[in-house]
Order: sequence, then C-alpha cells, then structure tokens
Amino acid sequence: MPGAMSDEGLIEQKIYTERAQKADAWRKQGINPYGNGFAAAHLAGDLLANHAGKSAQELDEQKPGPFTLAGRVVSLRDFGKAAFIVVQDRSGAIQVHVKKDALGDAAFAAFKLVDVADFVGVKGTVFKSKTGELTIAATELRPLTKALRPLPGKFSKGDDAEAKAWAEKQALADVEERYRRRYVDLLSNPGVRETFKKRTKLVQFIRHFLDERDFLEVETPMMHPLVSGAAARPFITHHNTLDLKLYMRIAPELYLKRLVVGGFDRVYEINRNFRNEGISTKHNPEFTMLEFYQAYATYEDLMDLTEELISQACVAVTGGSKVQYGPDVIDFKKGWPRIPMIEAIRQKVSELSEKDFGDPDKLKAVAKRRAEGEKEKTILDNMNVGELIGALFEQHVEGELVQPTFITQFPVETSPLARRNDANPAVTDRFELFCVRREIANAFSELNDPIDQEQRFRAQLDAKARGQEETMDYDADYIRALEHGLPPTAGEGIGIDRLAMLFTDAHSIRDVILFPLLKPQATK
RNA sequence: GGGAGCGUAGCUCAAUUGGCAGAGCAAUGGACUCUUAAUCCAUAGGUUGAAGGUUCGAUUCCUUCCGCUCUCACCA
Repeated sequence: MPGAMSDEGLIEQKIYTERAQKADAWRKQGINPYGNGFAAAHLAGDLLANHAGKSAQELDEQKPGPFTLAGRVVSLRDFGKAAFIVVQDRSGAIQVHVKKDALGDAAFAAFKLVDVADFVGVKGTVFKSKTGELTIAATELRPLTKALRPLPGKFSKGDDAEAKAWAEKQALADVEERYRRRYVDLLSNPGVRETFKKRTKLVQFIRHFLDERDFLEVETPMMHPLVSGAAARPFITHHNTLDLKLYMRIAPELYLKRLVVGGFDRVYEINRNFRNEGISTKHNPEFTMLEFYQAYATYEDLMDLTEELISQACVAVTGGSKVQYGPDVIDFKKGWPRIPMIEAIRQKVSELSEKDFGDPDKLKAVAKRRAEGEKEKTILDNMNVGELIGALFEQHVEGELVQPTFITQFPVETSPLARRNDANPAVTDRFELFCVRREIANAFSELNDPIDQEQRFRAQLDAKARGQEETMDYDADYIRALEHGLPPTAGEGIGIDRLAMLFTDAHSIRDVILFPLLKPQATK
C-alpha cells in the first residue's frame, strides 16, 4: 500500500484500498484502469442544446446518434441490472442510462466497478427518460481512469434555489483546503469554475479591446538587473553562469517606455509582477498587471479610455453594467467623477483651506489627529508636503470611494515617473481609479524630460540613503533612452486580479488566482 | 508583529450547566432494469489539532504550542 496514505484517516485509506482493488479487477478483465485516449466526438453540452428540446416521440423515431463522449462520473444511481450515471465534461453534464442487456455481461461487469469520480467513455443514442430528461442509452461504456480518492459531498444537477442551497452545503468548504487542492475545489464548487471562466473572459476582452485600437502586445523581462518601475520590495534571484544578481519584475514600466522610444508608440503587456511584501486578501506575492502606453495621449485621454475599457469589460464579463459587490451595487456606466486629490481631501476635511496644502505643519497637525501610536506619528513627522497630502487622502478619502472615481493631480513627491502639471508644478498629470475603497488603476502622462527624470532618480537614492526600503534604483540606460526622445506619452497600469474580484464578487484575491501562494504544509 | 475567531468521522455539521462523542451524505455487504440529493435492509468508520493542568469525570474550563481564517499595521 502506498506510503503517502500513512498519515491519513482510516476511512480515506479504506476507500483508497477498495478503489485500487477495483482497478486490479479491471486489469484481470483486460481493461487498463489508466487507459490511453478515447475518441470522444461529442460534448454533453452540445447534446443537451441540440436534442433536449425534442419530444420523446421525436427522439424515438429519429434515434439521433450514436454519439461518443467522455468525462468524469459525478453521480451514480444503481438499480442492480441497470443504472443511471451522470457524466461531466468541459461543456456540462449529461445523464447516461446503463443497462445490462444493452451492454452485455462482460462490459456490464466492468461497469459495476465504476465509482463516482472515475472517468468513462460512453457511446449511445439519446432518448427521453420517463421524467423527461435527455439521456444517453449506453451501448458501450469503457472505464478510462480509476480515481483512487473520492470527491467531497455529492453532485446535484438541480437548479432551483433549494437544490443549489443543498449543493452548496455539500461542497468543500475548508478555505485552506480549497486553495491547496484547487482541483477538488473546482470539481466541488460550481461557482469557482464560473469565477475563473469570467477571469479568462476579462483578459480576452482586454486583449481584444487594445488590439482593436492598434496597441501591440509585447513581452518584456521578468528578471531585472535593477529595481525599477514601482516602489516595492523585490524578490531576489541569481543567474549562475553570469554570476548575476537579478530582481523579479516589480513592474514592466521602464521597458515598455523604452519600446515607445523605439517606435512602438502603442504597446501593452499583461503579465505577472512579483512583490516581496505581505500577503492579504488584497495582495498575492505574484499578481497580474496590465500596463499600456499610448504616445501623443495625455492622462485625460486615458481616463476616457479607462471608462470605455472597464465599462465594456463589465458588460462582456457579467452581462450588465451594474455589479453586486458585497453589500454595494457598483455602477460602471460611463461618466465617473474626476476629482483632484486636494479637492477630495477638502470635501472631507473642511478646516483645510487651499493654501494650507502648502503648509507642512498644518497638514501634519491634521494628519496626526487620526494617527494611532507614536510610530505612526514619527512617520508623519518625517514626511514632506506631498507625502502628507497622500497620507491625508488615505486617512479621509480612500475608504469612502465606493463607486468608480478618478482621483487626479497627485503630488510630485509621490510620483517619481509622472510628468509635472504645466499650471502647477507641485502636482503631476496623474490619476488613480478607485472603486469599492481600493485602487483599481494608476495612470499618468509620462515624464519624458531626461534631466527631470535624472533628478527624480537621485531623489530616490536619497530616500534609500535615509532608510526608506521601497525605492527605485537609478537606471542610467533608461535616462539614455529618454535622451533619444520619448514622445509625449500616457501610460496606465490596471490590476487584473482586483478587476476580476470586482466582476466576480470575490472578496479575497485568492479567489481569483488559481494557485495562490500558501505556506507549505508541515510534514508529519 | 497586534487583535478577534475557528480546529469534532472522508465531506458538511451537532453535542444542554463539565456527565455514555452523534446526524446527514460518502463508504462496505445485500435487494432493485426509468432514477434525478433514488429507495429499502444491514455493517463499518473517532488519539474531538498537540501537550499539559483543574476535576470523580473535559469536545466543553485553564495554560502553552501548532495550523487556518478574518482584521489592523505594512504594502498597490
């Protein structure tokens, strides 16, 4: 018996052993319990779509088929010399009627060793059972794979509210187990399959949307010699033959802008970023980011584009422009408010006048009132004006932004890669999109002045010298690229996982990532 | 790292004031050739996360540890 079972419960071991014995019995009958291929020409969903509407009489006369399909047995009702099973493939699930006289003694004896969770191949014509369900009358049934472990709970095809409630109660519920054994989660929880199909649909829609607008999809390095493109702690790795320290990408930004310099003036990339930071319901160490850059556009153009992209994506993925997210109904129809950051703060903090936003002491005093503990106060004490404005925004505004809202005009101190506003050099031509109290997108007119960029890189080095951990490295080659000329360009990043969360009413990022990072299980 | 909660059969969950650890489903044996969460009869399945303490007696109370979830902090 397999050693892997030694730490498991008696029942699980017993089921495992019994199923393994059935696999052996098949071998004695000349059936390979891990067979090789099966030419399934049809899908359960297609058969249902094409024939479920026909009457029993029509089907009796036409005898459509024979059809062949393959899938997992998710339900089995045995009547001795006959049985109904439900076979599930990627398209759906269809009932199969297995009768001893139709199959023959030998094949029926083999069928008797089929358990729920095994894979089978089936051939037969379709008919309506006495209760009116489209069913395959099996003339052949071949075991394809023996499952040694059972599925949790029990399969129900019922689609009324009561049946759904019952099915939910059957499903695997242990959160850790669901993430750790996603294959069981997908089999057990139909809603999980739907969530990940929606995620795929979202990514497909975004590609289509950008391709249609003449953006070129590219792939840039995931291993970087410098930390660039965002303020975050990186994962560090090493190349042996080059003896080179490398950082896993925290953002593709500087590579994509180099491509704009090179003449690809509309580019995008959908790929993973890696950040060596905390794990939470909103953060996974690797996450998927869309970044796109459009030359000759401004951040204001990108606000228009973002509204189009997300409102249309919402319809494509969910079928409508309104989405239920927890207790809130989010309306993604276009026409989202666009509020400069300082104005958004003033709406919440009435005592701050416009000129106070140049006064660090006043800002500090207001921010400290919401601060808890000495540590936080010390952090505020060391902040400059721009950082204080950012802190006030997080304290008073971010948690209030439920419907899609653009916040614009970020302080220059917190935006090292963004272009300064022409009218007010203290702020940048930048926006972030907020929805359900969190950031969804971040965009700005790119800084394309190499001298200004060089100074901002130096400011990052100073910050690092002061002990700030999340800073960017000085990227001399990027400065050189800017010296060749980056046309006026606007760029944006959208967190795909967080957008998928919105469209699927998922409240943990782990619910939209197939295999989220988990602490390895302790070996006993 | 702080705070809150949880951990009982393969799965989903019970267990009164501290008083014999239970149910449904799954499993096994049997009956059944139209079931839909099939039905009927029978059987088996437990180190109650771990260790210690209080007690005549602990799933229950206490301590420590382990694990997970949520939350705050950190962070896009």
